[in-house]
Amino acid sequence: MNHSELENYLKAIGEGTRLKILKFIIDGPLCICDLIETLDMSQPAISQHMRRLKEENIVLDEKRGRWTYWSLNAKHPQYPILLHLLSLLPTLELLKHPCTNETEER
Amino acid sequence: MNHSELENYLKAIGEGTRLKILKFIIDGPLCICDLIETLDMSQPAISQHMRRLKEENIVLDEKRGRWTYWSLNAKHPQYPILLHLLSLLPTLELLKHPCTNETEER
DNA sequence: TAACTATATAAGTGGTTGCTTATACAGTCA
DNA sequence: TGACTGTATAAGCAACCACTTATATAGTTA
Repeated sequence: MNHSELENYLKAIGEGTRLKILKFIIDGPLCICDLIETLDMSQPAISQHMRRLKEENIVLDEKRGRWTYWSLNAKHPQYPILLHLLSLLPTLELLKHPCTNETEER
Repeated sequence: MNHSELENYLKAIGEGTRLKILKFIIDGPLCICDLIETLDMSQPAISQHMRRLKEENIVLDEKRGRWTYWSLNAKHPQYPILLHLLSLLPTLELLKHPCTNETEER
């Protein structure tokens, strides 16, 4: 890993909203609509954060029906470090949300 | 450590030039004039990077004569992680420099 | 099919960042 | 003292970033 690659990685995870997203999806895949209320942010904003994280292969996306489920990529070389960094953060509460998938099997 | 503190920390270390600086000072304290030629960058630019790193307590500065020697702060809570991240980077060669402290005892 | 839901993308914008040059300040040494 | 060296700070600027709103796309369901 060269300087520029590490820089890009650290910039991807080193942003407040993205740290929160990563902290949330430790506990299992989430779709964007699960996060809108909690993050108090527009849907496109969250989508753009997901794209940034995906560019770095930090997260995986799985399309199922109208939803895209986002999860941590456990095969990323820096996944153990990421887990450790996220463990430094306090737990955040995920607000209940009005997504239509609420009762769905995950 | 909360989200905003981790964000600030990652932003401090997640920048190309600062990563290079940190990689260099692993091997011992350096002053700014030691880095100008190697980084091919103005003295104020390097000074500003040092200030940013100092704000996060990632580095220590020790004034001696006209020089300020910068070193890693081994007491920083994330020092072990930092060392590990820097270990991922290839070694860089520090160019010879015209500083007047060349023959000085460090 | 048409309305609805979830997501992605595009375009625009204000704030931040990393550099530059200019300048001030402090220590060294003839 | 005065010239010199090393550093820090200030101001300005171009590029980048994280948001917004508007819109396009795709799947679901009545």
